[in-house]
Amino acid sequence: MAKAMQYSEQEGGAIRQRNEKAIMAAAERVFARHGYRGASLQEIAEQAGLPKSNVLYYMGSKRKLYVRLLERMMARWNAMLDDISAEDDPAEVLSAFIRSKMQMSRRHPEGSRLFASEILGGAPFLQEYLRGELREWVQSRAAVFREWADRGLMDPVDPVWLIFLIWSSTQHYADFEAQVLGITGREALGDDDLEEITRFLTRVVLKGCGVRHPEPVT
Amino acid sequence: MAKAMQYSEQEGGAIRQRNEKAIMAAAERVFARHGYRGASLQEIAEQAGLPKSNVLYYMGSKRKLYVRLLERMMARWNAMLDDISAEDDPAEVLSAFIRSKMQMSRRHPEGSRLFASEILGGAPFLQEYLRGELREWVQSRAAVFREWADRGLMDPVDPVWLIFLIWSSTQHYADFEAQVLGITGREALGDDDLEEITRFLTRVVLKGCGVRHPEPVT
DNA sequence: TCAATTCTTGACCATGTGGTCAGCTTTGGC
DNA sequence: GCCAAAGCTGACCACATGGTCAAGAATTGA
Repeated sequence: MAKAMQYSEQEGGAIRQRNEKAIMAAAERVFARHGYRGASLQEIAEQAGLPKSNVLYYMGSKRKLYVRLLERMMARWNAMLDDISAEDDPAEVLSAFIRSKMQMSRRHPEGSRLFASEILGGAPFLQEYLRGELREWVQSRAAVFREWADRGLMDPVDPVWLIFLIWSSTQHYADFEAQVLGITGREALGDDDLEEITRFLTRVVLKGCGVRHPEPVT
Repeated sequence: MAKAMQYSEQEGGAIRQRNEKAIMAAAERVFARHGYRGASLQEIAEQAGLPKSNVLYYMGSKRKLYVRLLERMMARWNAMLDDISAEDDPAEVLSAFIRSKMQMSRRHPEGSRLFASEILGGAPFLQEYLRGELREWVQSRAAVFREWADRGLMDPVDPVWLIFLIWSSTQHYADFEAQVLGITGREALGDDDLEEITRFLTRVVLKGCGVRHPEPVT
């Protein structure tokens, strides 16, 4: 069995692929909206257009489904976190950082909210990731930021707070979308809005940290 | 009955006051952690040290309890949102804004997370507040910011995005506390940490918007 | 064609849910 | 001391939950 289907865990049959995709998409929405406990397999199954038993057939359990969603999101996250070095241009790096984080909120709002919900609940499934991989990533970036500050390329601000500032202000447009829409009176945020916000954030953060930006911005 | 206890809705007896306080505190924690659906009256009752029936005796229903918590949080919020005018000093107003928002994250982390959870879930109970009161508050502030920009007291940045920037970056330290602690390796954020972050945010935001701050900051 | 595998799903189960209620005890003003 | 109001709570209800399972349907490769 394992031999005949040795690649099943990587791609699986066409049917499996299609159904798992539908389940994952539906589950991401429902978990994001109601949290781990508040989400029900019944609702996920309905949104995926399948009977509940079928969801369990593919995913095994609610917990496994949830963990798989988190892992997919962390993989997206990791794909975004490319490496930098002290030789790079601070303005370019920070701009790219803000822009890619903003695109993550744009392209995967449900995933962003799922992540937020997990953290809000005390990160029971992500403790390890936060204290391990992500922490090291932050500290390596922080070291580079400090070197830039030493060279006078930017103000000597605390790099960790700076990273949190960028994360929070970009994540906001996914997590607090309901608030943003309610207050601005919009029905949805368009690409042009996101572009405008990206420029605003880039401008304020770069200027706020004493970095000169690479190209003139409004 | 109504006559004998005419003040009951405002303060109630000593017993009622004590028990309601315990229930509200426990409920705020549980709702914040698990969301509206994910929270259970059983768990709330246990954390309040009362039988479940007693919680329902005081609060009527899960929904009423939740709404009451949200209203309390909105009242705190409103108490913080004092008025400003175009004659005020931009640096002072923005500094105070950041500081008070930060203190809200500090003093009422569970309330902040409850609010975040509600918004994350699409703000089913707060639509009205967002599209009404809060929206007007934002727009009145925005008008003042614009006038400051016209007078050259700050850069002509979009005031609404600026308000969201301040909200998100301060709210972050309540909502994403688990992430902040995991990454920084701390057990908890102390008053000194919060003071440092407040100064960092004030510095970056004021400088980023071209406002001169009222007092020298590290 | 045919058998092995994968897929599908309704019935079912133990447990937990929000909520009701009746009957009890305690409290507080007179 | 009295008694009405307030407080208390275990038993109970209908329903939803995550999960199991067996039996059949569809698909697949040789």
